[in-house]
Amino acid sequence: MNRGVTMAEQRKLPSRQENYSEWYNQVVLRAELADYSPVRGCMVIRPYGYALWENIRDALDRRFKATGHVNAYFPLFIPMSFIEKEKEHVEGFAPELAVVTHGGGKKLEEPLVVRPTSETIIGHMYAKWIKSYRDLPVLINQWANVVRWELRTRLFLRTMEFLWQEGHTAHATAEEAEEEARRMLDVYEDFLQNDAAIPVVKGQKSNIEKFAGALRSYTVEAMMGNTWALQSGTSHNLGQNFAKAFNIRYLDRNNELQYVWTTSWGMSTRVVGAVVMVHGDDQGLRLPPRLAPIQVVVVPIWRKDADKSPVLDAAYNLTRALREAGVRVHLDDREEHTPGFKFNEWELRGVPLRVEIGPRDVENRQVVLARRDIPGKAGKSAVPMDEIVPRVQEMLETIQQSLFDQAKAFMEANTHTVQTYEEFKEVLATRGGFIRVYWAGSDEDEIRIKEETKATIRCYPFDHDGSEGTCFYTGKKTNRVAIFARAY
RNA sequence: CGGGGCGUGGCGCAGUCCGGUUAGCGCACGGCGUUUGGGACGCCGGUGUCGGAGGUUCAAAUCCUCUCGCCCCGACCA
Repeated sequence: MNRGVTMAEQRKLPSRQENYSEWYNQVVLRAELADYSPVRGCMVIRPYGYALWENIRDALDRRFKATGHVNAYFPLFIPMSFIEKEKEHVEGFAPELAVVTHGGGKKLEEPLVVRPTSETIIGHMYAKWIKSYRDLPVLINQWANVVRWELRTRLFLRTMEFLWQEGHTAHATAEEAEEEARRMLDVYEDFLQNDAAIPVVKGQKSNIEKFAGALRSYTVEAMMGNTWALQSGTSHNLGQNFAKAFNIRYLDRNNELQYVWTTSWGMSTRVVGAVVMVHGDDQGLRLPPRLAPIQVVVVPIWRKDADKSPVLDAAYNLTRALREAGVRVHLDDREEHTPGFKFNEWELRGVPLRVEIGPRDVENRQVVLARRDIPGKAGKSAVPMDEIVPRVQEMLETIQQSLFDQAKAFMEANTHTVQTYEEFKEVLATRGGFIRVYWAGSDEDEIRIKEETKATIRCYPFDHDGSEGTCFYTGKKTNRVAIFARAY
């Protein structure tokens, strides 16, 4: 079948240029981040992918704790009637609910919904717990799985079950709730930019795109390698909608009964997909050092038997020194694969830095460092053995920054401004990317644009200076700016 | 739910049109040996209810009927 095709060619990934979604699937599967499950639309997160998720989770959790939040856990099953209490919320979620109708061999009196999100059950509990202004604010987060009956699924980006965190807070005033919603959006931005090396556009969701039941939704939007947008985290100011639906009230200082103001905010395993798509190249994954399960892989090389043990000893000592310095390091001493094979494999799996050590290096008391973010010889450098720990640490920081800079440059290069709808369609069809426009259109206009071009409003960006311009679609004067893009 | 495609060892496929030996190839996997600075090689070995059910036939992966599952494209979405 494959006669005349070399081994290296057979094992190559499809290029991103050629077939972006096939590239994505192959990277996720072959890097062993995840695998398909026997149930359509679900996925298995494999140890390597889960280790990445654990690092994401820990980085976020640290930030949540630092901003005064505590973790708790609410149940998976929610009474059907709860979902129905908030009008917009039901309408938004009804089509994608998984419902349990039977238990213990009997039909249930009231069907149970498998949570698609937990506003309702948490609202119910808050109504019980909150009595006085002294009980506020309530700042709770939970790490959980949720289920949404999706029709078209993609590994990490959209699966029927996914892992996430959902923060749910209750406040005495509208101002405090707004402040909280914005603060958590900043936390997401900080995490994405500093740990995931993913630049984002921060802004508010349009009425069409906002969360079902929210007053306002905020979002951090990232640009994937094919210039599509991915909503990578959201934060909602829920106003008093859920407080009214679940009767969450407190007595204020004047002994008057008031509804609380609530927020919710979430980030999911979807960001794993974002990391893959933002940083990946035709060799595979490129993981930012702060999130990489393995930051450094050591590959020993020898030719003659006599070289084997000096090389392995040096590799072992090196590995131990790095581990003791707190570097997540792996020694690949498998004998059934050649160094070349290992180079390719660890590149596919996105390890940021590789240390090569062979007889020549042992003799010269040095090692070779190879950076994942700079392909081939250009990314290689020799480092004296006794400087290895500081040089590796420094190099990891450099790589972290370099990945961010590359992603940022890419996002900027693919962000366009247009004045007219004709121009909009033209840019979208030929170059894609984020399209920044003055916008005074209606909900109906937004839907029509989506139907005609598949582009949606990703957000009204916060970075707009407020100056006035002409809406590209309606021709009206406005000081609102919107970013449109194709999105996952 | 509408349109298109596919089910053959773990994975990717050939064989199906035109029925006929023991169903074949690559990869992966196991053993032994030689190898190892960018995807090593040799020898040996294991692996199949040909998606399922029924039918036609001396004979079915191949023909017929029914059925199940999956993938891709269109209406919803962290």
